Amino acid sequence: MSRPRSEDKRKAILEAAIRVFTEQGITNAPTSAISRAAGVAEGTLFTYFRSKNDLMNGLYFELRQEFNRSLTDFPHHGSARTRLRYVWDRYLDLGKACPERLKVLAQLRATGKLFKESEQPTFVFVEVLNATREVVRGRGLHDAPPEYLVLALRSLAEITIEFINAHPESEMACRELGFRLLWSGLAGK
Amino acid sequence: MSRPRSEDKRKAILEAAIRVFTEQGITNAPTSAISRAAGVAEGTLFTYFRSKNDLMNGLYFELRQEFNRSLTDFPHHGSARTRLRYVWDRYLDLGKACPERLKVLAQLRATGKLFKESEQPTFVFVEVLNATREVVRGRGLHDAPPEYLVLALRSLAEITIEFINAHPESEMACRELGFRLLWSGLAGK
Amino acid sequence: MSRPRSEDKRKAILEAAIRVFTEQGITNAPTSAISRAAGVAEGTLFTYFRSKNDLMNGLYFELRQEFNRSLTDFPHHGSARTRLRYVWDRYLDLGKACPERLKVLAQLRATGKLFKESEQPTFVFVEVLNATREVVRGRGLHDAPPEYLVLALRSLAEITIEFINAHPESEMACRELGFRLLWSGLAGK
Amino acid sequence: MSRPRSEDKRKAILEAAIRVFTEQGITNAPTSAISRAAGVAEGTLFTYFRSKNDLMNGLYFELRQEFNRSLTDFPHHGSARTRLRYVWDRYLDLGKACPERLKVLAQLRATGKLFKESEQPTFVFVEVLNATREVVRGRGLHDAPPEYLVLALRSLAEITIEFINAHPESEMACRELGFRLLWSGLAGK
DNA sequence: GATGAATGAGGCTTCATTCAT
DNA sequence: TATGAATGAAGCCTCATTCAT
Repeated sequence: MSRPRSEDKRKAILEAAIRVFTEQGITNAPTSAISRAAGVAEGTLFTYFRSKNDLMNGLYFELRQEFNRSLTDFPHHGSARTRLRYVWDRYLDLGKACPERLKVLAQLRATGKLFKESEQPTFVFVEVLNATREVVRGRGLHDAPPEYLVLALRSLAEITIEFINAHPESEMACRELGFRLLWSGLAGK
Repeated sequence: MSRPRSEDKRKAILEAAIRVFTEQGITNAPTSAISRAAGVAEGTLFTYFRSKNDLMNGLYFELRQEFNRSLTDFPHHGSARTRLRYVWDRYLDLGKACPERLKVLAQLRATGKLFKESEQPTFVFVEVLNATREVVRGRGLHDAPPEYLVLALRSLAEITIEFINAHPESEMACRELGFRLLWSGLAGK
Repeated sequence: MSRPRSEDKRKAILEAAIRVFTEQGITNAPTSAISRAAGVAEGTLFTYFRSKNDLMNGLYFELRQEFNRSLTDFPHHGSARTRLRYVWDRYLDLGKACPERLKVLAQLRATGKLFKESEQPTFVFVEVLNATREVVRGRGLHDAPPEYLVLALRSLAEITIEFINAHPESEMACRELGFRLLWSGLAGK
Repeated sequence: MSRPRSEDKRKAILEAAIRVFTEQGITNAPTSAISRAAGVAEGTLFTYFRSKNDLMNGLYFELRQEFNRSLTDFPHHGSARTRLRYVWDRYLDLGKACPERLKVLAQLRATGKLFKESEQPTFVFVEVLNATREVVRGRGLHDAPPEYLVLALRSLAEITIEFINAHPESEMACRELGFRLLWSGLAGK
């Protein structure tokens, strides 16, 4: 009941979960497949995570942190546009580098089984929200809810990633177009 | 000569599936829960749908048809903007009237278990694609893939619905803002 | 509740049962497959036979009768050997002409679900028993149970048929050899 | 490191299967009845055998091995007759000692669901075939297929066992008579 | 009588989780 | 702590039989 021994094993399980969840879908993925993919015994998984649901939440937390960690040089003092563009670009970069991770993140959100505490707003979220607020206020768009625009950013980024992965030749076009959607809608006329 | 297969019962099963899928998630929903909710015996479900997967596809088909049917007065001769706006508004109307139906539609798409044939492009899809193409060509945006913009429309509509249902007071603002995102990105300044 | 109408339909069901039982094995064969093969509705089968088990017994009865009917010119006044040989040859003829029928007969016997009354000794059985008794007594083989020899005849005939159907070129050889097994064992020095 | 898979439990399941298969017939026997009879949980059966079909094949294999093992003092250097008689006697011994085992073996063969690999000819089979060939050649019975005679031996043994178990008082007589059938047919004048 | 939809009891199998080793 | 066998509750689906038409 003390802290589990090996941090490596924990990571291995989480990585395996990503793979297996991607291939089979979260609800179809047996914990046994995950432990096998991680190279540990079936029971071991449960010494690191009390239940499958716990594993899901742990993974959610980890993936979000990871994303946040990839934003190390966030331009805190740039303009709102600069900051949003920064997030947008990092999001797409990540989606190109490891699409499964974002897919799993989306899947996890879709299960509706995340703990309230797992849903704490992250650093990115807060920053995007702030930037959006700034713009919205600056323009006197009093009734445009910034929270809605955060949602929009995320969903646009997600489909952009999806589309780019399916049609890599369109990467540049979509990257620009997507951001234009967001920005001109926001700041637009 | 014998009891005819009842269209009512089929409908009852489909409606029950919508409810149960919404509450428990497609993969978590036992067929037994669906038949119970539909008020029929467990076996009966399988005289109307050969398998759970078949039911899923049948439901997908039905829901898409239903959406198409709600577009009866589509402004075939309106401008591209008019036509897109029409689709946008009907989409949101539907999302307001029956959010579960659209949720299930999205879930169904996410399972990755739909038959190829179920995925035939629908009337709406084709119309949105056409309108988008028109605009894109008209502006000389040669590398903006219309298919991408169709995806964008759908995902924007989906989050807009979600947000509106959570914050009904923002309906008007979001309805406009969402469409502005789409349109100014598309036709952008 | 009166006598079922169509003797044709009854026959059709029985013939269908033979086909389906042969292809799928008795216990694997759904009654629905039988009715389909017979060209009647699922329920109809049950107006001709109270249950699947009833059908099995009815079929058993029918097949045995049929075999008996094929022995019209039984040489009542021939020697024991002549009579046994006659039965042996007719048995093999039948096995060649319609192996499925005999296979099903064997399968039916193997289920252990035949009614006592269905097991009444048939004409053939009685005749073979008589012939065997004659020989046995004539030779003073006091402790050779004729009933055992009847069993032997049947099982030898069955494997002979099986073998001949798999190796048609050996028909003559096996037909003779098989009977020799039986006869020399019986009458043999 | 963990509880090792218990050979005892495997045996218990196989023995239970023999019992249940004998009582209910293979296709009628629920795996749940087998696990209950074996004193294990329903799921446990499937850690020892992947499926019911696997269990059937495992059982087939085991029973054949068992029979082979009972032939330890096979008279390799005896005459063909001696060797055949040896197999015949052991076969009957086994049928007397544990008739269910042979019944199940026959049932198993009849299902038509055995894997190709399970059907490898066994030691007994090969020996019987060899002995038969010797005799056949020695007598110039060029067209008597030895394979047919192997079938004959088996089927004669099976009915002999059946008869003996029903009429124990005839054991000696049938044992001799059965072998005489076989042998005089084979070598017979 | 004929039809085939309706029924619901099982059957086989999977899987999260526990527990002996 | 790590292992993987053991557990048993479901899950999906089949099928003999009944019953409304």
